[in-house]
Parts: sequence; C-alpha cells; structure tokens
Amino acid sequence: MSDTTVRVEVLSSVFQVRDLAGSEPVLQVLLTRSGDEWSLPGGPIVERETLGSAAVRWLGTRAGLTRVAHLEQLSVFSDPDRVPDERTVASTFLGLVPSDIAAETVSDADWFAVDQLPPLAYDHRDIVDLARHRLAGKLSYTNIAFALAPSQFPMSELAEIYGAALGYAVDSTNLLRVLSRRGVVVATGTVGRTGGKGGRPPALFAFADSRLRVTDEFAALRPPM
Amino acid sequence: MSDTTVRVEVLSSVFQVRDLAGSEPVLQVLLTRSGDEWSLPGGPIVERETLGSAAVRWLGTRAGLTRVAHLEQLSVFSDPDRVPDERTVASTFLGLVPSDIAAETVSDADWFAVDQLPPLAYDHRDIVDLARHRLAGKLSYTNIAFALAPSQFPMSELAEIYGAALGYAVDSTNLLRVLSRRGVVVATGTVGRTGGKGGRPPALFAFADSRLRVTDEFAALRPPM
DNA sequence: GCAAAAGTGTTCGGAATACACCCATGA
DNA sequence: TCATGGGTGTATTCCGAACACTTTTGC
Repeated sequence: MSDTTVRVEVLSSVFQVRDLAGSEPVLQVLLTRSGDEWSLPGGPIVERETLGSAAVRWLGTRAGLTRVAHLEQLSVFSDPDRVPDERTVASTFLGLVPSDIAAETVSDADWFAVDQLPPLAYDHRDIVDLARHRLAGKLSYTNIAFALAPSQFPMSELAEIYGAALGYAVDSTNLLRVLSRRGVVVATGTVGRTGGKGGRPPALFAFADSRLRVTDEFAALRPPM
Repeated sequence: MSDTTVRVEVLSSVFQVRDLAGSEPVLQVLLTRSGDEWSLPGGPIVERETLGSAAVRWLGTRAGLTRVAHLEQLSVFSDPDRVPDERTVASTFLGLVPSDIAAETVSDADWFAVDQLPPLAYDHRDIVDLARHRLAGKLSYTNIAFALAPSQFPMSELAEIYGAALGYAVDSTNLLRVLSRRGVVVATGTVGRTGGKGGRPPALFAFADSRLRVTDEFAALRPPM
C-alpha cells in the first residue's frame, strides 16, 4: 500500500461571551484576517506535536490568545475539494474563554458576534455552526460553562452567559436549582456588589470543577438503581 | 510556513450484537489480524477520498464487510508516538451492523465480544473504549439503534440489543413507551412467530428513520415553549 | 418610600421506572 | 389447562419550568 501523506491543519472556533455596547452580552467568535477574508485561526501541524497543542500554538501566534479555558475536538473536515490548492484535511476544535478575561488580540484578529459574521473562507462557516451546536448541547448535560464564566459570579450573570450561548433567555432561579442539584456550582459564601441601578447585592457562586465533567449522561434509559 | 504533511489513517470500531453460543446476545467488535496481533480495520487514505469513504473502503478490503448501516466520526488520535515508525494521525470511526446480517468475514478478520478482547495493537484498545462509550451515550438520546436492529423486530429483541450494547438489562415494556413517544419506533401491524418454548406471538416494530436523528437534544435547559 | 435586583416557595406538568395484571398461543 | 412469553394499565418518583411573593439594597 502506498504511504500517502496529506497536509493536516487545525482550525479553532473560540467563543467568548462579550458585552456589546449598550445591550445584552452576546456570544462572539475569534477570527483572523487573511487578505480580504476572515478565517478561523489555525494552520498546519508540525512534526512533534498533537493536534491539540497545534491548535493552542496557532491561537497564540495568529490571534495573540493564550488563555483558553477549554479546548476540545470537533469533526475532521476532509472533502478533497474543501480548499483549492493542496489537499488539506482540517481537524477542528471548540475553544472557550471566560467572559472576564480581556482577550486582547493582535491587529489581524478580532471578535465577531456569531449572528453577524462576515463572509468566511472556504468551509469555515460550517465549522463555526458545528461548534455552536456542540456548545449548546454540552451546556445542557455537562459543566462546560465553567470555561465561559469568571471564577466567581452572581447567578444572574451566569444566566446571561447561558442565554448568550444558547440564544434564548434562561431563568437564573431555576438555573441555580439545576446546577446546584448536580453539584456543578457551589456558593462561595461571599457577596458581590450591587449593580449600577441599585438592588440587593448578589451572592457569589463558583464552579466546583474546572475540567469538563458530564453531569447528566443518560437523559433516558438510566441504569437500574 | 512550512507545508508539513503527515500520514493519515482511518480506523473503525464496528459493532454488531451477535448471538453467543448458548447465552444472551453480546456486543462484538470487528478486528483484523496483523501478524500475532489484532487491530482495528483501517489504513491510510488516498488522494481523492474523504475520511468516511476511506473507512468504508478499508472495511471492505481488510474485513470483507460491505453492509455498514451507520458510520460516524470519533476523535482523532494524534500523539506523535502513538505508532513507532512514521508519524501517523488516526481519524477514528464508529460503525454499526444490524444483528440479522450475516456479516461474513475474510480469513484474517473476526468478531470479538467487547468484554473479552485480545491484546490490541498500539492505542486501538482506547479507540474501542471510546466507541463503546459514544454508542452507549447515543442510544439514550438518538435513534442510533436503527443501525443495530433488523428491519422488523419484536420489542423483546430490541430490548436485548439495547441490553447488550449498554451492559445492563433494559425493560422492553418501558423501552417501547419511551421510543414510541419520541416517534423512534412504529408498529408495523404485522405479527411475528412465537418462540421455541411457546408463548404469545409478538407484534413487530420498525424504526421510523434509517438515518441518525437526535430525539432528546436537551436533557435540561430546554428552550421556552 | 420607591425602584431594582436577588432570593424563596409553590405549583404544575412531563417523562421515565417499577410492577401488577390481563392476553394469546403451543403443547 | 397450564406454562410461557407478550401487552396494557397504574402508581410512584423525580425533575425542570413558571410564577408569585419576599428580601435587601441605592437613591
């Protein structure tokens, strides 16, 4: 059998929930400019690195981003014609950045609201859509929001983060009940400062784990007992 | 940037629920012999094919298997030292074969119960474990069992298939309720033959779709309405 | 006191499991 | 008619959503 080799690149959809001037915070994705177009940050892998370390490396060099709280594999895109030139297989990643990190970017990188994306290169739009869908799914049955939230937060802020990522409003009261029953969030005992327009100061919460954990593996067909 | 190319292979964990002499049916996985060891079927990709078509091609040539009812991507395994020799990135797949198909194999391929696997080459054992876990998860919130079941079946047989794949007993009564509420299975109106030891003849059911469909996307945090 | 935001309690409905009981067939 | 398996109905339990009501702060 012939030892066919192909070009392998990594591409990352990195999300952050960011304040948009004068309105609710929205889910944004990090893009890099290449000529006229915008692309997902990434590039080819080198000899002795895994795909994951390649993704991290490219996020640092292409976009100036170093603090990714979570990174996981998505599908591989392998259509022979997905990019013109050389046959290139793309291994894609989902990355998340906490909302309180000032994710400074280099000059050729910027954040875009996921509902107002510019035209993207090649199949990168499909990759962003896949990543959004994966994120929405995992918010429901894992603790993945730890990677979108600050280390401490009032529940109303966490509800806004969920709302931005899911695309619909989430009730903070019930969110607390669901997440604390599952042991995902715990009260810190500390109290935050009241907001700009008055109101009762909020209790601060934190995620129990800072690594991905499945919290509701079986929606149906649970094992006995 | 240098145009690094690497060797890309596909590896498939193909499962079938098969009768084991004189006992309950069990989940088995298809392996190929390479020298003394057993491996997952697969190999390098060629110029103009996707990873999926490469996986199908290798299943045919290495294992004589042509009728895979479902095939989906799992993770990419990219540790630089995962195989000695040349640096090889493995894109892995989960495949499923209906239980009533006589999945004939070539001489260097055979089926093994997942709980009694022989020593496997390289990291192939990790890949099988990942595939089992993915299958178990998807049985709970998708219709993926269509690819493990015959085209028509009594519910007791489907419960055995679920039981073999999940590793614990599943009640056929409640399985029918869950799957019919979700529109996953429908009654065919036909009736099967009674078993060897007498008993009432069973109604036959079928899956409504023969493509993967998510049936319970959000375990929690459902959208309003 | 009043507005604003946080927190508590209650009710409701949906969905999955467990289990008792009835039905249809072969010997 | 009896054993064997299939099918139906009911009760229980759990969990998440909705919403009203109370509490605590700033002005």
